[in-house]
Amino acid sequence: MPSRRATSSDVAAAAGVSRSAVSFAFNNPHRISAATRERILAAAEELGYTPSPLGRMLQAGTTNSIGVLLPQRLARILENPYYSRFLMGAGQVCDQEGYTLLLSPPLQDSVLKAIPYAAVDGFIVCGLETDRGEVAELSRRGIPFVLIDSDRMPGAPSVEVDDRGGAREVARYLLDLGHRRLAVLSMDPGAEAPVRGYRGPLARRLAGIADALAEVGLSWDAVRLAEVPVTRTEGYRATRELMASGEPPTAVLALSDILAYGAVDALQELAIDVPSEVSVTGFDDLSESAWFRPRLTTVRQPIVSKGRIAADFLISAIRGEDQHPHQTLGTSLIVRESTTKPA
Amino acid sequence: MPSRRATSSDVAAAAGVSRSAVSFAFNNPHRISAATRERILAAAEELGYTPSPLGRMLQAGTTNSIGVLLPQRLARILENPYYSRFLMGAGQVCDQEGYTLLLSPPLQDSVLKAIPYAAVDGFIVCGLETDRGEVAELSRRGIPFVLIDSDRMPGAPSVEVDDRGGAREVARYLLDLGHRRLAVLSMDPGAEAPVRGYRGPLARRLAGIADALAEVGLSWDAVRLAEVPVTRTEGYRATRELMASGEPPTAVLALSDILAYGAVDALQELAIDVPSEVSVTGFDDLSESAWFRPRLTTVRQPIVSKGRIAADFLISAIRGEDQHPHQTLGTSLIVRESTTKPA
DNA sequence: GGGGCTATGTAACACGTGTTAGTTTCTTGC
DNA sequence: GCAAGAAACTAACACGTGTTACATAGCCCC
Repeated sequence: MPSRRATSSDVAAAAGVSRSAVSFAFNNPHRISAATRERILAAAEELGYTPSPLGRMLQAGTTNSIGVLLPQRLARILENPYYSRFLMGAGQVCDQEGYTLLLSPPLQDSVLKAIPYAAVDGFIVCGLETDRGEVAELSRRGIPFVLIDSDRMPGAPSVEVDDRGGAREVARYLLDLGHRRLAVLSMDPGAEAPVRGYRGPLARRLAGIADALAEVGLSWDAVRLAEVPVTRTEGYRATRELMASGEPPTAVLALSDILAYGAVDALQELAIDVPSEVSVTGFDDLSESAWFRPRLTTVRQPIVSKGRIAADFLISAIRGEDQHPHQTLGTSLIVRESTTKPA
Repeated sequence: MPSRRATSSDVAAAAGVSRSAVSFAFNNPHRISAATRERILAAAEELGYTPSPLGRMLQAGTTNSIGVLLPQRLARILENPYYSRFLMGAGQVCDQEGYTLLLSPPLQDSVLKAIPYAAVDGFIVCGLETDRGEVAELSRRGIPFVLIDSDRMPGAPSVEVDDRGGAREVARYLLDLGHRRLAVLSMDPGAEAPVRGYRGPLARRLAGIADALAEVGLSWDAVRLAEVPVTRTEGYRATRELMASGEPPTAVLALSDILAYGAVDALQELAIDVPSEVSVTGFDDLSESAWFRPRLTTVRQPIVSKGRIAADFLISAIRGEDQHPHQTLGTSLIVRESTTKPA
């Protein structure tokens, strides 16, 4: 094994030709005689030479890979089925177009710092607050990007979901069933929420719930809000606490299916029947939710489509075809078996 | 927005200094006076300059990212919770060491072709048959790599799981319960299996089942084998077929938890009770399996650890610290509620 | 036999960076 | 006042590739 990787100059020297000839042998076979081509390939084989991806990319000006700027560390992202689905959608497009997918977590807790360390043709930016400088940085630098799960922003392509409408619909559904003591299981908004307020999808979903409450003449005082990290265990823990204190809710409205699973776990352990004693709803409609028992009533958002459309937009932007498209995807309430009228 | 991205030469010209000064302003602040540094940074800000990752990587000789060579297209990989878990383990190490993660699917159906298109410091190679040239190509080229879910191979670091022992144990468990009509739900071995035979984990698991059968004096004729793609729906479909034809099995031994879920779905739909009428076992012990109803009896393999150890080995190899370590991880039979004696 | 064309190969440039060796200027100590 | 040294900055190289412009040889046809 050579200590230094072989380069095209080494091959050229070994085959007794110029470096250009080596490049032609690999990329433009007709520009060179068959005999010397054979000789060059033999020398390359001998030396274990393969063109360096970096050199090629630098020269070509394209990396054939798209980056996903993630708001959290990889370990946390990959344990969340929501992101698996989303990446699957983006992956479909990558498969089709021959792109590779770079997962780029924050560097030193900063999404901003991660940007200049990723060799990609463009970014899908997930769950970023649009006023925090990252977006300005990206557009200032002239790199194609698409926003996901952020707030809509002129001048930047984005794919949004009608979170507010979806949340309004499910809240209204529970209220119309007659529920009046609601608990909302919300994903943890992060450390900066107290000073900066809610942002993005979370803000929109909470606003949707407020809409529904207002429509039936109730205020936020009617609901109890628990904010927890998006894991099944945290949903379980929070629900146990909710049921133990004060007057327990008759319905748990979770803003994520994962949290809803945890809520049902807790209720079953407490021997509280779902839905006859307490109703539970989710948000996302992960594929598992249809198999879950009881089958979960939830708000479907087209996660895979979101990933697919985001990647499509990005590739269009990379090719310079289209500029700044926006798309808002609809949601739909999927009523299954985890909800009913209060006792 | 400038048509061409600003380069360090542009900044140098704008600030009236040399290109080296620009580099120092960003990387070695003390090598330059505070005044000119300010001037350079101002010019950079004005022009929207950020150092090109490719240039930096080429010069530094390191990309700070590790590649995962995948055996299937991204869309199929990311719909499989097994890979989510595995990537989570690798992601933990990446988070810790500041690496980024590149998902590299086959290019034109060839894992081999994908290699020279990935700008990474090393590869984790998943589920590759070791005699197919890809491994030779990698070691010939001198790129660090670690094998996962392959056959053990001298001269190449790898992380393996005792698939054979795990499969033997669960098969033996079912046989000892008294089951004699077994159905094995196996993952699809791919188009080349008929000519090349089984490989890697699948081959080892089937061998483990054969071990168990031999121990109690039975042969492969006692089991029915169904090979299906690893999705819940395919597991469901295959089980419906199994139960409809000939004399139905009293136990379904799935080689993947996903397939086991599908099997239970099918049995429940047929109003066949699990486990009193038919027992079902899985393989992997995904986190959902503990929440599944009935709680799934399965073989636990430490998927997350596998990912973590693979990434650790790879990073060691990249740093040149350690060479060719092997690790074989143990499995354990987790007996839950989806199995019992035959009626 | 000479002009025009093709085949073959090479030198030079471009991509964008970090860093080493070297030059100039300014400060310091005696 | 001058040698020695530090500070500030620059020219040149290295990383590894693809490609354009150019040189040389061989061939065909009139």
